[in-house]
Amino acid sequence: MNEQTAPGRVGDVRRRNLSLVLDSIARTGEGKPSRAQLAAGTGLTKAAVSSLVADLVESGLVSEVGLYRDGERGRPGQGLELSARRGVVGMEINVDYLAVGLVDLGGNLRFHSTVESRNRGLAPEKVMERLGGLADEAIAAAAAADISILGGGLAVPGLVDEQRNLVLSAPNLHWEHEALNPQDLLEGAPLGVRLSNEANSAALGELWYGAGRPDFLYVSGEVGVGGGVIIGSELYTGPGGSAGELGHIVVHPDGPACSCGGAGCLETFAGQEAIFEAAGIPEGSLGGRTELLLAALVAREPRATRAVHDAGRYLGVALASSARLMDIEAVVLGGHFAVLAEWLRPALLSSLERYAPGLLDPGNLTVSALEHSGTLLGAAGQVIRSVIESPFEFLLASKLA
Amino acid sequence: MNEQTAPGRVGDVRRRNLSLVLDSIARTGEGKPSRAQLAAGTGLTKAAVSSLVADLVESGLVSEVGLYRDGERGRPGQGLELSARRGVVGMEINVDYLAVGLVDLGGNLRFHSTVESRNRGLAPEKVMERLGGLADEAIAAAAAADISILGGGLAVPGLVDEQRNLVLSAPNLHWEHEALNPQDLLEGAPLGVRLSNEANSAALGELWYGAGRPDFLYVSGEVGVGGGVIIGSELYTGPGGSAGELGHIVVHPDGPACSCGGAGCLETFAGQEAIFEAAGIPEGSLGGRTELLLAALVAREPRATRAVHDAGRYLGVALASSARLMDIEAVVLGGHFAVLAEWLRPALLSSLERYAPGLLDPGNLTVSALEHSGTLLGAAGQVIRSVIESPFEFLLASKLA
DNA sequence: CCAATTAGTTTTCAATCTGAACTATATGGT
DNA sequence: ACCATATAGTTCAGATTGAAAACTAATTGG
Repeated sequence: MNEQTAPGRVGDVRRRNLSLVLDSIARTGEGKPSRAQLAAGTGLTKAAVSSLVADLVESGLVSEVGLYRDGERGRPGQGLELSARRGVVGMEINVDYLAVGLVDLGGNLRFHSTVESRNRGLAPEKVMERLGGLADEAIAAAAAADISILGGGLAVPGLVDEQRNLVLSAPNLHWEHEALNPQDLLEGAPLGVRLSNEANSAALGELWYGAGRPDFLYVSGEVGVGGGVIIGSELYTGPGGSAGELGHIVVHPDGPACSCGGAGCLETFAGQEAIFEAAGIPEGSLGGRTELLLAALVAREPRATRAVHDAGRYLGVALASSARLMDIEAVVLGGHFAVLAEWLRPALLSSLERYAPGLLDPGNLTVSALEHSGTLLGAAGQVIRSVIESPFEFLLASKLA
Repeated sequence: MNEQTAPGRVGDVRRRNLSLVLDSIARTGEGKPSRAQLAAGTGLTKAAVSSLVADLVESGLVSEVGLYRDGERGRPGQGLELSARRGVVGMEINVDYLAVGLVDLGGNLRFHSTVESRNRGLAPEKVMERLGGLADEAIAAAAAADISILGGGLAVPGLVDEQRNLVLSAPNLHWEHEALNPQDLLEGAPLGVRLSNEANSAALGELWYGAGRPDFLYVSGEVGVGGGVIIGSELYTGPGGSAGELGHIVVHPDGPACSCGGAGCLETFAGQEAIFEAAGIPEGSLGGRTELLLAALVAREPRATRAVHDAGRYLGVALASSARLMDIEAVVLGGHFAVLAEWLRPALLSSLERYAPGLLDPGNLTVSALEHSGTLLGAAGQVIRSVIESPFEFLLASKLA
């Protein structure tokens, strides 16, 4: 059963209220709320908010940004915002590229760099070395902008063990049980570097900085078909950490064998490789094949059109089943599916209408708002959220230093 | 986003610790822990536990049950348990029967009564009238055993709006948007009567009183194929409240049309009606048809065997997809599937092995431990859990009275 | 019958919120 | 220019509550 063994202590109240206030400041976005507005918004008294904000400002998480005036009478308030001078580095290893970004506490992408890199089959050490070079760019950018780096997030296309910094399995990189040392990428960052799954991070990126809803399914069409399940504004990873494997939902019981050992999986119909093959696109680089496919679609070539149509149809089957099982009411398409959305969407919608009529409003089937930076924002965002959710621990650490 | 707007007040600490202590007493089951053991188990001090227990005993939720001795030296402790003199009435409306049960706070079924009743198509008022008669039996049983009734839970086979006491849709009863007045069944019960879905209640029953695990999928094979999703020891109902609709997962994209408007749904292969029809069992009462089917299976009649085999196969497809999407690692079969488990299981397991090899340990595919009382225990349990989770509100109410 | 041991209570203290009174700083009308 | 009004933010007393430690209570074994 539920192990909620932690007893409530008097000090927990402050832990919670620090988080509540910080979270309110984060949510207000461009609003830059005053202490009085926070008191009204949270239900705390002005006295309590003042005391809490004092701690947050002292720690450097929150800054006062001049006076706030409303044209009304009365003393103007001090605007408050998450400090733009604290940042987190988001990093991504994918099959064909590496990327880093610098995200400040307010969620603004202050620096961004991507390089092509054929990482499939490369040794993790080699990849980490290349990534280290990129990370150094982000560190330099932070120094130039006077941003102090609190930590980092590293997203990889595979199943990870976050606690032990292990990539348990990343089939598209040909990695299996590899130990990474992401901490080395950002030496001295007080919060370290957090490893995460790429599709999950992209889903979290959408939640916090993109098409965020409390409940949705993010579908990532990279080399594999992945997914991220957001329930109640939180990522659901399941007891074993591998929830959201949309690519291996069975969409046809008599379908072909899949690399996962199963059969009839969505990935065998809607994975990048499957689409390229069905469309008759010859082998080559990912970018090249994508361009060929798009050109074929624009030219309305029947084979390409049919390939994407089929992918959309089976994606519809998988989404219909998902919506039934999890009562999913919104879907965000990312990666390859975002690129192909224009051609994919009609088949997908008619498939949804056939298999789960009326269940999913077409208006709730959207395309990622963040494009390529979603994964970076999500990877960094996890560290930012961890501070917002438990600022007390951060305050303690910064008091000791 | 997440509306956690409630500020932490000093008094919240006590709210939480009251629940923590009460929950510890509930979990220990037959253990009847002493205050000292609770202090050790919760991490609270003995002083705090004493004070908390005093409130709980005063309210009548907890009783002291004589001295507890260990054969060791030292002063013996006072054993504590959830009061056996407070109870909740669990009630169930299903297609072919009505049932009530009296459950004490410790989760013991103290009284139980079921009557056959062809409720399909009957007016809700009529059904509620019949159920009222049964409820009166439970009330009388409670009076005889000196149990005071705190509230009740009513489970129905359909989608409900718990807040407004509405059955939004119960296709197998032919009910659509019916207003029920479950409160009338137990007049004067301080916590009222809570409406819930039958499959969800059965899942909760398994969680609290049966094959409980923090994460599992309960599959209910009643007239329809339903399900209950338990995540982190809590029922997941989704944003619209209809999660767990396993019966309408698409298991074959070219399958027959389903009553839900979709096609290829699991229910068209594994619903009671579908199995009876495929097995060639003539129309008749549910009990009669079930007996005929079982007899045919025992006699190894090919048509019946094949029907159940197919149901198992497609149930395997649905579970494989569910396990992929939600990382489900345990499944509990209930209702019809529990009855047929012996014949269903082999096909189900081989199907799982084909579509999601290695994902679900066969040992984690179990049959309901509670049989017919699972739904009643779950329906009543929801009220009991609500008290365990927020005893403070209950204390307040009982102080006023 | 007393030492040892364990259960439970009482007392003192610190943390932290609320509420009310207070100070600070602005606007607008006269 | 000045004051009434309004809003922001701070200070301080009061209440709630758990931690820590000292204390009382009840039991066993020698």
